Amino acid sequence: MTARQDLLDTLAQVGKALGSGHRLALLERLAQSEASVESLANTAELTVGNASAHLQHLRRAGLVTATRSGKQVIYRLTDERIVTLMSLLRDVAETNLAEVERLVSRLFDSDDPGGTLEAVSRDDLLAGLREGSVALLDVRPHEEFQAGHLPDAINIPLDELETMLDALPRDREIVAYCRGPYCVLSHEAVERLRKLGFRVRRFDEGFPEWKAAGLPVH
Amino acid sequence: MTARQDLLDTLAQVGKALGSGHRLALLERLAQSEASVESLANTAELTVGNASAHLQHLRRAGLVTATRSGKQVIYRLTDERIVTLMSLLRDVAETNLAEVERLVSRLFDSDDPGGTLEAVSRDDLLAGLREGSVALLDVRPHEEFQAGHLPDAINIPLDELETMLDALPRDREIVAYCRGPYCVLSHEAVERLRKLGFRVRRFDEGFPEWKAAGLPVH
DNA sequence: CCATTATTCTAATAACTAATAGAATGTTTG
DNA sequence: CAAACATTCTATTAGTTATTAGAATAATGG
Repeated sequence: MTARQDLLDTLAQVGKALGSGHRLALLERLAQSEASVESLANTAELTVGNASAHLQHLRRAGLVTATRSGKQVIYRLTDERIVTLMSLLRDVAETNLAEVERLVSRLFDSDDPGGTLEAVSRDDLLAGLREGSVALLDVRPHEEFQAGHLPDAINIPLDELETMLDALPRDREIVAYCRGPYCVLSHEAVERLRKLGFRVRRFDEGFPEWKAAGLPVH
Repeated sequence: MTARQDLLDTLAQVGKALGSGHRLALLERLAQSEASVESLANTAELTVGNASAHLQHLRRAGLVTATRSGKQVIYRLTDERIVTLMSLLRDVAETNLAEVERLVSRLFDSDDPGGTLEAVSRDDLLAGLREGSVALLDVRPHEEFQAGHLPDAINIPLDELETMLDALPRDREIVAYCRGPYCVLSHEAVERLRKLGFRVRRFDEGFPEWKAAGLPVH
């Protein structure tokens, strides 16, 4: 019955691929949009060689695919379920590991100004959008926004925020989102916009989760 | 921004825990029912010491919990979502790794006698049960059956099969199930019962998936 | 409270994985 | 076709993980 063990070992390859913070960072970046090795290496703060090695690892596990485009090699997630897999991983970790809670609160530190307590759920966001009572703000870099975003979202990357205030409504509530539940960009945006008198909260998920849920994207 | 990396590393702990065939075997066994270290070591074909070490690993990742009961320490899955997590892992591996297909066909070899092609889906099974046209056969060991099984299933472990034929109907189709999609017990049962003239197919999932789907168990 | 049984811990070894620097490969552009 | 660029490969090193055997701990039953 070694065939069975071989099978489990092969499944374990996929688990192993998820078993490195650097690889999860790469996957999280790829959940926003496809990207070249160099660009992936930058966001994950790895050397190009090292990033390449990790990407090979992910490729062997069937989580990403690569195609060459000119000088560059473009990596992408093989399918949407990989986002679901990561969400579930996060979910299980959140409920079963006290440490995660501690780390999340360190990530979103201070006394929760614009924080988790007041985050908007997907259902609430959908309701707000339906009745036109909220404006959506995407604070990711232009590149990621262009690769896909929630319908009718305005894109103002965090570092352009203060120069683009005119684009934001003052008569409606703003909901800011970015890469996912642990992305700090939207958090930061909420904090800064509040100080400027805007009514704003953050979405408790991000673009990849929205898309994986089968909701419309542009 | 090291807090973020710490967080990803902690999530990676959970991935790492899934990154070993032996640990997946332990989890698969635990998906049937809680069990002692020795019994787990036996089904996974590990030394007790080694099994214990792997179980510690799973515990640190929050996937299992342990309680002492007399001389024994009983391990169990922390929650049902872990079954879902494993299913998704399998799912992703199946669609993205050609190798898995190769291994599955090696596991269920021969020219598919009573095999995958003819396996019954969950929906079909539910329909058959509703209209009373199928009888359910659980071929797992008594211990696992007693810890939980599909409603109205008859339990005949594989090694008692030939001695218990009277308990099986000849006027209805029999659907055999066991531990999960890669469990060979039901496959073997189908093969043997067919030779004896029974009308029988296998369920393409197992008890843990049924339970995780929120369907009734006894 | 000693013997028995079940599990965990410890130390040692073997096997595997991650990271780095630098060479090699493949693609485009002048 | 040479130069520039992006990526992968190779070899080396350091660090981590798996396994085993055996000692230590914990609970039970005489």
